[in-house]
Amino acid sequence: MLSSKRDIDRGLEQKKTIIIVGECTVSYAGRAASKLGPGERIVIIKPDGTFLVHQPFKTPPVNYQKTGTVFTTDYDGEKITITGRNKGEVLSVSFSRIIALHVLDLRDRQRSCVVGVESHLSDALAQDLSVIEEGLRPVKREGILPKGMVDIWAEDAQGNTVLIEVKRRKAGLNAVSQLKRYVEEVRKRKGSRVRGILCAPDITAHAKRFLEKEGMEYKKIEYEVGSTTKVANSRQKQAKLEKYF
Amino acid sequence: MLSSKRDIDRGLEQKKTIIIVGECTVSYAGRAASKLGPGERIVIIKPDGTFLVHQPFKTPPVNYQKTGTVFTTDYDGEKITITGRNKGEVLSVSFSRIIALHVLDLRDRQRSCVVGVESHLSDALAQDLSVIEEGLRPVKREGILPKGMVDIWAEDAQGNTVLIEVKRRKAGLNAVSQLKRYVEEVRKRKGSRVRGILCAPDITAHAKRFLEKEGMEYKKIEYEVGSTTKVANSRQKQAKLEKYF
DNA sequence: CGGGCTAGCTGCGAG
DNA sequence: CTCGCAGTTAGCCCG
Repeated sequence: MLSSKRDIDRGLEQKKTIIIVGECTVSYAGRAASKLGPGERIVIIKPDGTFLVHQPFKTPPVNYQKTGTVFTTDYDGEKITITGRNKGEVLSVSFSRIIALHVLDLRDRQRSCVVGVESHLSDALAQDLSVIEEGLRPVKREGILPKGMVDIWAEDAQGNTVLIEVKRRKAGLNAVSQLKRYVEEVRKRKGSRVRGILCAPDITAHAKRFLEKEGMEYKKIEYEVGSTTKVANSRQKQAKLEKYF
Repeated sequence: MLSSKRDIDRGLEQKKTIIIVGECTVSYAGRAASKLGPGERIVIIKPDGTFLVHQPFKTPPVNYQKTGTVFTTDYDGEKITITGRNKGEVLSVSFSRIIALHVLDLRDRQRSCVVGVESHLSDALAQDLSVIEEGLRPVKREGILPKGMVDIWAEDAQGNTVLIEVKRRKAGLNAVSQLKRYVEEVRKRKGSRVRGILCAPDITAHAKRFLEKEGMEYKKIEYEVGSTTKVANSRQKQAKLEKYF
């Protein structure tokens, strides 16, 4: 155990990536507080001060601390305790037995390149608003209001302001509330008629009812991830976008 | 490499916890799609079919798959590729070099016990609504509406319906929109006056303005995590809750 | 910095 | 199953 502690200390000092597998208890106090009794877990400490405790099930770590954590260690003759402190939050892991320990110098300069996120869909739509409605023309992207930011700010053939909220997946009540906030805000500022259009691949029944009751509109937008960008002709029944891969 | 693949296959078959550290590329396709060039990372496969890829920085995994992933492996003479499939989503990790490999049988039956989450705060408030306002009495918890569920449904001294939304941290526009939805819904159903009170330790300026413009109220609720439950006297200027530890 | 928002959000709980 | 929502949400980007 003592040599393990030395290895951990060295790894912390040299900002290495540390992986510890072992039996431990965990305690956390900060925005909330938690206790976890003894069990075998995987602990990861990253050079940037990320602190993760993984149980052998579930996707998220059972406990964690974000980038910037400052570590101290202690050995009482029986247990090695690693304590991480970060902006008033404390996470402590006490190992009674260590199964595996790695102090590594991992090299990784790559950044994940993701496609198919909302901004891409929003970009593709802004590129050709006729998918939503014929005669629609863009005024600005990301109209910033005190009450948030509209995805697309446009104008219809009649000169009405049209605020468009884009969702990449099924829209719920929250999406409608968001759009409603923007529409009401702009209605108050402009005297003219202000329309709100919610674009999403789907919408829940409650959200649809709420939307229509508030005088706003839903436009189904289907899209695919994995092929070239292609905006379907707006005369087609189904608005469809194919996105970059 | 071949023996590593055999170890991995055995671990997958026997539903062990597998930790692989090595140089790899990652590709994902599903709800979105992503590519990650070569670098040294930590991969964790859990017995429940959780699949995690951690770069040596940041809190969340760069790629992941949830519980229930089905794995296949391949070795082309150079690289070991592990592919996880889960509900139409595919995550593939190709190792060109393995730095460390562990196939473990981790025993952990413990569940984290967390205190200080919203439901606790909501419970404590429902216990003594006088913290919010004198004469307030509970009607029901978690009033379920087509447009969501109110945290606390109460009645004030004058017999008005009072809907209370509780937030454990600073409330923003979204919290106000939520409460507004509930209040408008209930106003439509009941003829009587319906009040909305947002309880939170803090509120943003925009949210406060929005809230008051909509005829709703803000009540500052301070609470602590870590001591015994104690509800301060409502005559005190500051409503304060101390929560279980 | 705070404020508002997306996320391959995840996970939970209610209907 | 779907829907709505909390989360120690985290991370991003804008003012």
